[in-house]
Amino acid sequence: MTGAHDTRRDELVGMAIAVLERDGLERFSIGEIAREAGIKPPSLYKQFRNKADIEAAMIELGFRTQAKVNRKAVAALGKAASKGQIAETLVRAYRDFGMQHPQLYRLMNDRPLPATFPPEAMDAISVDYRKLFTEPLLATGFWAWAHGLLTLELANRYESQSDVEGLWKIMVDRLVAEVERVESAE
Amino acid sequence: MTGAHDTRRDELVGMAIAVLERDGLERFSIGEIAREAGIKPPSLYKQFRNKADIEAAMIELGFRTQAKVNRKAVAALGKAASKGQIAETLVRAYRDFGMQHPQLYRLMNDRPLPATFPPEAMDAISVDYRKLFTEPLLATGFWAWAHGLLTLELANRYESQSDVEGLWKIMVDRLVAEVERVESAE
DNA sequence: GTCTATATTGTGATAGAC
DNA sequence: GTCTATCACAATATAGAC
Repeated sequence: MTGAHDTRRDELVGMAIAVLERDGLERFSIGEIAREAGIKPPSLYKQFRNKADIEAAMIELGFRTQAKVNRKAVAALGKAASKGQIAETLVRAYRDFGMQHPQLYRLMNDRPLPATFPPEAMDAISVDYRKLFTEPLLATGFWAWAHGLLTLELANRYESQSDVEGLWKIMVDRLVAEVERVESAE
Repeated sequence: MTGAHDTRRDELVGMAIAVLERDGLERFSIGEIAREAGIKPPSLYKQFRNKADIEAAMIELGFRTQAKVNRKAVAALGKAASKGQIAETLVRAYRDFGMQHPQLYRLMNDRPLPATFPPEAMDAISVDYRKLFTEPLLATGFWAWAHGLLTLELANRYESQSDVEGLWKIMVDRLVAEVERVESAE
C-alpha cells in the first residue's frame, strides 16, 4: 500500500491508511492523519473536501490494491493453471489482503459505499471471480462466504484459532469442486 | 426487543437499542440514550459504569433475543420436522433478525466481543446449529456463510436486489443437502 | 501547500445535592 | 434515581495570511 506517489494527494491517502491501521476504524481522525504527515489539520482541506472525501479515496485505493494483488497471484500460477488452482489462489489472496489490512477491509466492506463511488475500482475485482463460473450468482455466493469467514476471523469470533484453517478449507474444497465440475463439463 | 422489564437497567438497555437503530452505530451516544429515556446523561451512570458497559448489555440482550426467536421458529415446525427443514428455518430466522435489527447486528458481530462477555448467551445459539451436524466445524462454516451474506446485504453491496434471494437460496440448498446427507446416513 | 486562529459542536464522564 | 454544574477533551471545519 506504500510506494511511489504521483501527487501529494496520493501520498496523503497512503498515510491516512497507515493511521487507520494503527488507530482503528472507530478512532482514526483528521488530526492523526495530519500528525502522521507532519502538517496541521487545516492543510488537509486543500486536498480533500472533508473526511468522507478522504475515506472514499482510501477505499478506492484499497480496491485497486486488491485487484492488483489478485492479478499478480493468479499470474504467478502460470498459463497451465486449472480453474480450481486459480480459485484457491484467489481465496488465499483475499484472505491475506484482509489480514494485512484489517481496518481498511472493514472500511471498504462494512458499510454502504459512498454514493459517488467509481464502479471501475470494484469491477476490476469481480471480473477475476466471474471467469471461474458459468452462473455469475455463484461467484457472488462464494465471495459472501469468504467475506463471512474473514470478518469473523478479524473480529476474533472463532472459539479456537486452530479451527480457522479448517473453516477456510471447507469453503475452498467446495469452491474448487464447483469450478472443476464446470470445467470438466466444458 | 421491547416488552416487560424487571429493572430500570433492562428498560434502559431496550431504549439504548432503539436509539442505536435510529441513529446508527457510528452516531449513537450517551446523550441520545438519555434523551430517549427522558432523563439527563449523568443519570445513566447510576446503572452503567460507562459506554462500553451499556454496549455489552445491549449485545447480551441481542444474543438472548436471537436465541429466543430461533427456538420459537424451530418449535413452530413441530416434532416431525426434518433436519433440512430445521436448517432452512434457522437460516430464515438468522436473516430476519439481522434485517430487523441491522445496527444491533453490527454491534454484536463486527468487532471482538467485550473481554468479560458471558459465554452462555452465545452458547444458547450455537447449540441450535450444532445439533444439525456431526462435524461441528461444518456448523461454524455455514454460520460464516450466512453472516457474510447478511452483512453484505446490510451494507447494500449486491448489484441488484433481485439477486439477494438467489444468493440465500444457493446457500440454503447446499446446507439442506449437507444435513440431509448426514440424516440419511444415520 | 502550509500556517495561525478560531468557530462550533459534541463527547464521555465526575462531584455532589435532592 | 434524578438533577445541576462542570470538566476535559477531541472532533470536523472555515477564514485568511504567508
